[in-house]
Amino acid sequence: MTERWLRTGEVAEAAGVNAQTLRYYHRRGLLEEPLRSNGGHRLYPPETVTALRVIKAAQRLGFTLDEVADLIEAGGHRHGRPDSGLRARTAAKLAEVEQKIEDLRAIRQTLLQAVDAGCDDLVACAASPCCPLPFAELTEGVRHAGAG
Amino acid sequence: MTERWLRTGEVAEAAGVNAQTLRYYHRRGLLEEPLRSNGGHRLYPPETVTALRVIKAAQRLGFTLDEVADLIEAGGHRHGRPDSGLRARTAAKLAEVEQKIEDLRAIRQTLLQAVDAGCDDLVACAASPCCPLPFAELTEGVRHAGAG
DNA sequence: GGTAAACCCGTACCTGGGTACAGGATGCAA
DNA sequence: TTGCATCCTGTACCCAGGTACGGGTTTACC
Repeated sequence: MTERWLRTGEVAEAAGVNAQTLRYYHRRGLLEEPLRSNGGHRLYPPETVTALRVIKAAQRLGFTLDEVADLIEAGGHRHGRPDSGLRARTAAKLAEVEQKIEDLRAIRQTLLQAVDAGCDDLVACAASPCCPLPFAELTEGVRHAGAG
Repeated sequence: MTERWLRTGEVAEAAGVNAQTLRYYHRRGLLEEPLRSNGGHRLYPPETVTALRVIKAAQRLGFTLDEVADLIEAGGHRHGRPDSGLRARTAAKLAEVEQKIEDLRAIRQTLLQAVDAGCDDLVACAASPCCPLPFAELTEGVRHAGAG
């Protein structure tokens, strides 16, 4: 297998990311530092493109970069152990996503009610007991949601 | 009506926000600068607490602070016009929230499939054509979603 | 060997929504 | 009048996930 080394710009292009992002991922521990040319330029094996696609796929599924680093780390040195922990982490993320969906559905309901009620003045709404908008403190509940 | 002026700390406490947040909202144009004492301390009318609750309620519904400033602005000087634009903005936000829910549901589906398929190794998955994880570039579509 | 593109590094900046800190002035009660 | 809580200002920092800039090499091709 002839290995055709790729330069930073080629890897970035092939994976659809900014070249600076590669450096950033090295700093974050998501990608190993590759070989260097005599002049100090990075030379990547083609697998790096796959690695970047894996990172991006995980990110699209809602994993933070720290979590992605963790997934990679766990997958990396499992030395024949049958369970990398990926299944458990995926299940946990699934629960997280479902919670977020629930939070957004509650928000959706409230917005729908506001539209139905024809709310047209926040100050008046805040003073009116029949306005559906939740002006009171929510000490519990939908806290970390935020749709924007 | 005797007006009982409130100090920064009292307003913050009553509205459940940090005192620094008040200054931040002044800077962002969400709250008018209030009167000052001779010594320069801010003196708020009690309505400010309501204003803060309105801001927080809008934020919980997914409006950004810029959007909240806009809503307030629009509501403020409508000079008898029948439509403040609040209804339209609420409907727009509703559509945005619904889109986010859809994006998260797609993510949820993918995570479910990954759990069902028993994916346990990202590198192997990326190489396997039968893995449900979307490693390919998504040039269109779920772009601004991200569940984390 | 010349030249332009690509690369190197360190560092600063961006968004969004705040929070913290330092050093000095005020407010209020005893 | 003393003492302490609270307030003032400007500025820096936090999170995540990058992106941009500037000045200086290196590579690649003619």
